[in-house]
This record gives sequence, C-alpha cells and structure tokens, in this order.
Amino acid sequence: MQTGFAFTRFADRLMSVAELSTDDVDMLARMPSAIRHFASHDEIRRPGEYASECCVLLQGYTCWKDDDHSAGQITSIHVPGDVPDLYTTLSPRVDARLCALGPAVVAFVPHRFFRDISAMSERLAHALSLLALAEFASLRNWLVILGSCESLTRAAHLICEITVRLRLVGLARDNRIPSPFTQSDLAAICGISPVHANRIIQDLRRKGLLQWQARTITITNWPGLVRLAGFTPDYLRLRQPHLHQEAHHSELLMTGGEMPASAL
Amino acid sequence: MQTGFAFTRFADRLMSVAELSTDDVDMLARMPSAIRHFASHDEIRRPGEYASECCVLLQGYTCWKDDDHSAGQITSIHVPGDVPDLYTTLSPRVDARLCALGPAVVAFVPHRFFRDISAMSERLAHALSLLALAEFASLRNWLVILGSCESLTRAAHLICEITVRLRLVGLARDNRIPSPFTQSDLAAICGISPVHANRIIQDLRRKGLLQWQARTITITNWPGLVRLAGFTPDYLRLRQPHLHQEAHHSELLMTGGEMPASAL
DNA sequence: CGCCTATTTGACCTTTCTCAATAGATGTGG
DNA sequence: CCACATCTATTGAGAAAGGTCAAATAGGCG
Repeated sequence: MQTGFAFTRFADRLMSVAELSTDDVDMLARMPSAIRHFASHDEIRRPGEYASECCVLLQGYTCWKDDDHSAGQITSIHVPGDVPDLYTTLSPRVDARLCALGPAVVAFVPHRFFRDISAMSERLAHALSLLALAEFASLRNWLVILGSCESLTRAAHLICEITVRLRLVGLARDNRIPSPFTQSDLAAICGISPVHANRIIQDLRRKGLLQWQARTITITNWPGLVRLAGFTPDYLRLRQPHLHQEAHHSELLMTGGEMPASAL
Repeated sequence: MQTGFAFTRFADRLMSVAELSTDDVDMLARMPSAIRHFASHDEIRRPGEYASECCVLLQGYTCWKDDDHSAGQITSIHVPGDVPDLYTTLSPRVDARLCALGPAVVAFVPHRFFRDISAMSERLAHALSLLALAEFASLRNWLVILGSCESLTRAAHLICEITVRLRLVGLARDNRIPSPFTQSDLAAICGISPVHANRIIQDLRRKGLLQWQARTITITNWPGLVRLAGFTPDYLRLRQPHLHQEAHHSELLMTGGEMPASAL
C-alpha cells in the first residue's frame, strides 16, 4: 500500500458509490486532517467515547470489535478510504472498539468538515449517505454469510470482499493483498475458532486457491475462490459507470484479463 | 396487539431513542398513511424496487429476508413502530425482501412526510437519525450473536430482544408475546436448521424458561432467560430518561416487579 | 372428515470446538 | 550474532454442536 495525499483514497471510495464533479473532488482535497500511526491491535476508538472527528483510514486495516459476548467478535473491517465511524457525525457516541489490524495510518477529520461539504454540495451529501448505506448493506451481507455459510465459504468470501474493496481504491491490482493480521483475527471475523481458521486456510491452500506467507495473501485462482465463496459484489452498492451491470461485475471479478464473465 | 392511531406506535418508538416535544408529537400525528394488511410470508417490498414511501409497521412482525445465499437468512425483524425501510428516504432502491412474519398491518407513509418533519423540527430530524443508528447497532449486535453464540443462546437472545422491543411501544406488558411465525422462521433468524430450532425450543421449555403454544410465547422465567441469553439492552441505544442507566435497564428487564437489578 | 402445513422424533453424519502439545517466526537485549 | 521470551501457526485426538434425511404426529381449516 502506498501513501498518497490524505484525501485521495477517500475520494476514490466515494466515487465508487456515487458520481462526483471535479468541484466536489476539489472540496475533498481541502480535507483538514491530523494523521496518526497505530500498531497492530491498537485501540483507535473505545466504547463510550464521544467523537468530534471521523477516522479516515489511509493505510492498513481497521476493524470494529465487540468484547461483550465472550469472544472478541469482529463485526466489520475497513480498508483505506473507509470511514469506520462516519456515523458519529449523526450521534457522537462510540459504542464499540475500533482496532488496527496490523499497522495502520489514520487521518482524523473534524465532523465539521463533513457537515460543511454536505452543506456546500448536494451531490457530496448524497455520496456520504450512500457511503453510510453501503456500510449498512455490507454488514447485512456479512450477517447472511455468518448465518448461512460454513466456515470455508466464510473465509473465502472475506478474502474476495477485501480484494474487491482494495481494488476500488486502486490497491491490490495484482492478486496479492497484504495480510498483516493474524489467523486469530480472521477467526474473529468469521466467527470460528483460531484452530479451525488455520485448518480452513490450509484447505484453501491445498485447493490451490491462495497462498498466505510473509504477511501477504496471494490469490492463485481468483475465479475458483469467487465460485467457492459464491461471491457477488452487488451488496457493495457500487456505482456502475457507463457499463452494463454484468460487464462491470466481470471487470471487478477478473484476475487481470484472463477470465471471462462466464466464470461466475 | 391492539390497534391505535397509525402514528402512536411510531411515536413511542421515536421516543424510546430521543426526547420529543409535544409539538413534535403533534407533527407526527399528522402522518399521512395508506394502510394495508398482509398475510404471513407476504412480500411487502422486493429487491430492485424503488420506494417513494416508507413502511411503518402497525401490527405484527416483518423481517428482511435474503434469498441469495442458499437458505433464506433473515437479517432483522421488526415490531410495531419500526420503519424497516427508513433508509429508502436516502436512497430509494430496495435491496432485500421485506416479508410479513405472521399477519401484519403496515402504514405506507410518503418519503415527503419524513423530509418535511425533518425540515420543521431539528429535534425530529435527530430522532430519525437516532432511529436509523439504532437499527444499525441492532444489526451489529445480532452479527455478534451469530458469530459468537451457540444456538440456544441465539434463540434466547432473540426472544429477549423481541420482548423488550415490544415493551418499548407499550406491548407485551405481561410476559407473553405473540408468535405468529413458525419455528422455521425462527431458524432462519438464528441461522440454524428448522429441526435444530425445534430442539432448542424444547430445551427452553424443558428448562422452564418459556412456553410456546397457540401462537404465543409465554416467558415463565424472565431472569433465567435473560441470564441464559447474556442479554443486555445497551445496544438498543435507548434513551435513559431521568434514570440512572442501571436502574433503567433493570426496569426494562424486570418481569413485573419481582426481580431486583442484581438478577443481571 | 381429509388435506395441508407445522411440529416432533430418531438415526446418522459433518462441521466445528476444545485441549494439549509442537514447531516456527519475530523481536529484544546482551 | 546468539539466546531467550513471546507470539503465531500447526497438528492430533476426542467431544460437542449442529445438519440432513426420513418418518410420525399434531393442528388448523375448508
């Protein structure tokens, strides 16, 4: 993951769900931010806090973690460009724990900024709404996965989703994604035990779908992974610019040019 | 469940998350609505639809159901006063199936109404935001339950949640809640097979926690059910009016006067 | 009464968990 | 650069939870 100006990943993310004008992007470019670095498993937000700014993730991964019910279940993960606590602009109380999954770089952006750009551009206001709705839809989709898929499918789906979301902001162009998190982290996302997570990963390796070494996951058979996961990116509520939906999806799901849409 | 004017349950629901003035309530009372009745498992909204009004549930239960991944996993259920598709005011596209769980009565209220009251009352606008956030938090909580609890706990938690949510809008004052849905419906919520759901319910009965007959669940040991479920209503993001948090919770969790807060 | 749907039961199988131990990697201070 | 401490990954074995299939039973309703 390479560094750009603070706003660029966020702008990419917004444009993945809504169309923006160049004026809008210019406004985003004026995003004020205090940049902080976190080490793996550092706590970025804690339950009960009152936030006056939002966290725009610049590099790495973060997740919302719930500690209440025994296991530290992870409810969502975030990639660069995401704003995990965007909802605090509506009600500032934080009700879960935001943690870094691996080293992470975060820009703290005052709520005021989001209010200002919403007031200045109808289009940006709408884009922010869509971003929030996309997170809602993602959460619902993950709930479906947890409720109705076995663990192998869950893990495969997770890796597909991370890959596609990274691509949306210009990362993971090859089929390699950074995996600075542990297998236990993956287990906490998928709702399975760490031991079982390990067996699942070995299974994915044995099936020739991916490798996981040196803190990097290399997907060696993307169409196979997509098929195993039953992955379709509809739920990400992506804008489909100038493209028929199927064509757009196949583009996202392609491994770099070799795979026809029929692979779905 | 008894019928009132269309807006009353909705007003109760809003007041469970935010304080409203009498003016605000008067505005709600002018809610225009087209009332429709649905039979069990009827489809109220279907994926791909574009909504121009919201569904305010008046009587019965509804749920969002996802058909994509094999089993028809249910992602959330709603009680009277809830507005399952409130988010369509931000983006009208419906992306799941809204179904009646048992006979249900729904008021269709134009988006325009919600926009109008938001424009007229800052307080109401905020209340609507909080309502949306509460749904988000509920979803996240349910995801934690699915990811980290075994099926007995899931079912117990579900019944606790339904009971408390009914109480918020003045229903289920005794420890009886209507259960017009099938055990298969419960299974689709808890992410388990219908056969297993049946065994779980029998388990709850055998433990003396509840009865389920004549389309009614009678909770015979509320503190026991709460303890088994590890249920705490924090995630519902309820307003705690004039009460210390613990006191408020114990009030909600009480069976009608006999149970001290220490039961938690 | 008879049909249809929902609930219940039993048997068997698969998935997943837990516990416990081993091996590998990473990082730190000497 | 090594030795040690620590965290992470891996493996095995036994047990628990949950799924599937099939059949029997019980309600509800025309």
